Amino acid sequence: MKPRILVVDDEPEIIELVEFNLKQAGYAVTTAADGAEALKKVRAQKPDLIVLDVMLPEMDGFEICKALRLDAATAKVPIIMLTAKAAEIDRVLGLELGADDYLTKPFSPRELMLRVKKILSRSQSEEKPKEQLRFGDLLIDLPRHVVAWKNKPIEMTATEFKLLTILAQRSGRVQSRDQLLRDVWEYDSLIDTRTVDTHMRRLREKIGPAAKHLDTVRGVGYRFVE
Amino acid sequence: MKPRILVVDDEPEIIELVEFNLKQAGYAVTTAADGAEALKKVRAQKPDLIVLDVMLPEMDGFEICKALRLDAATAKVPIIMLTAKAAEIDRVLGLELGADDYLTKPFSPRELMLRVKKILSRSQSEEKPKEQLRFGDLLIDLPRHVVAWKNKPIEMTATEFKLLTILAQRSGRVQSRDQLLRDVWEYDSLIDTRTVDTHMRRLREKIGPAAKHLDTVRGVGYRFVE
DNA sequence: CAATCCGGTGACAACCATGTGACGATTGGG
DNA sequence: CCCAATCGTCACATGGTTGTCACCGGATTG
Repeated sequence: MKPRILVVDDEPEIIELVEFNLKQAGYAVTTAADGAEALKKVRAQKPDLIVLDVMLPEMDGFEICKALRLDAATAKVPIIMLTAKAAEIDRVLGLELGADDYLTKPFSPRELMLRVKKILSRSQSEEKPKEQLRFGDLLIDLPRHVVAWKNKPIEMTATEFKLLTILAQRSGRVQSRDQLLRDVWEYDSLIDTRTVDTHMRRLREKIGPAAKHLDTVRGVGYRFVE
Repeated sequence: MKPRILVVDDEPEIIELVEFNLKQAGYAVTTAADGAEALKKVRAQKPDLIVLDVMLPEMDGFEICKALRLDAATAKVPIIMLTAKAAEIDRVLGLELGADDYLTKPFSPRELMLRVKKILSRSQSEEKPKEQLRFGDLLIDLPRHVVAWKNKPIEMTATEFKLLTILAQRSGRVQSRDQLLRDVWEYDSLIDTRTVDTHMRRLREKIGPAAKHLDTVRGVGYRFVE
């Protein structure tokens, strides 16, 4: 199930930018232009995360934040604040408001996506993902950032490691090049999909015999087979 | 049985927010507004954890902490300190006071909840963190704040010591620069991540041959290897 | 069977991450 | 009040990493 994200801002351009990027990344996005609408939608849709601009007409971000925190049904929803002034940071993160993170405008979509991902993974990780993946003689150790074949470590770059990990975690399921671009490269969709091929090649080269786990599904994408 | 938590602060808003969040999380919460009241309630209710503001009228947090530690009946209750100044941290965590953790204001409720959870799980499972770490000829003594190579002490600054300690305690696991910033520099995310590199360099210089334990994982972070 | 599509491959230039030395700013002690 | 220590930042060098492209052979399609 896609995580739901509510974006609250009164500037259409910002809404558009943020919404576009979030949807690209596979989130379900709804938007609100003012405080009243925001509160209503929060209660109706129970989003997993709220991106909240501080500067809003009538009820500002601070008030919305406070209101959300005081209602048991919404008190725990993580909030990322958008603020124009660095000076407001203390207030934002402070006890008074209790936002979970913040961004000062102007911000890059890249930064926002990183925070979103961080916050969501934090709150959703009730069940934590496996730390080690083992497929026969192939071992992938995530926290140690090590891949080994028959107990012999295989050197690889950060990108290759990530690519292999993503595929292995979804073992059996075919991943399209676009999917892989989104998950490994995180949103820089400016990148050519053929780049994935090149990385697959380099990955196969490095892991040698373990390359048998990496399947090409012609016309669709790649797949990790056990 | 719900864990009992005593919150000591003189600011009603802070009390309100902290109490609200803790109750949300399923703890039994009582509050106190000054030192005398706090001491009385500690003895009466034997809480499992105390959240204690440093800034209080009359008897401040430091004194309360000291008083609690001097009474055998209350000496072992874990304490989380709330402090406005980062400069007070050393005193708070030091032998003089022996708080179990601290937060600098402003902080997010989420942050507080994480610490509370951590402390409680630690004290309930009786599991103490190691006081000494040994890796071959390298010795790290936490309470004495000493690092030695082949029994010869190595001088280093507080930051370097903390950096080394954090890495060594998570030996094998790669720590990203951001992770290290959070854990070594504590929520001062204003700091450039490249600063970590500089400290790693100085640390490597000082520990000389032991630097072989410090791995760079390109594109990811640093790692301590045994 | 020919035209087309698709993925593998090698080369390469741009980029990026890291190590390193230096420089102010700050702090705490003498 | 000054000095030394420590810290965060910066600029620079360098070598690894990355994205792209052109080309090729095999698969697919009609």
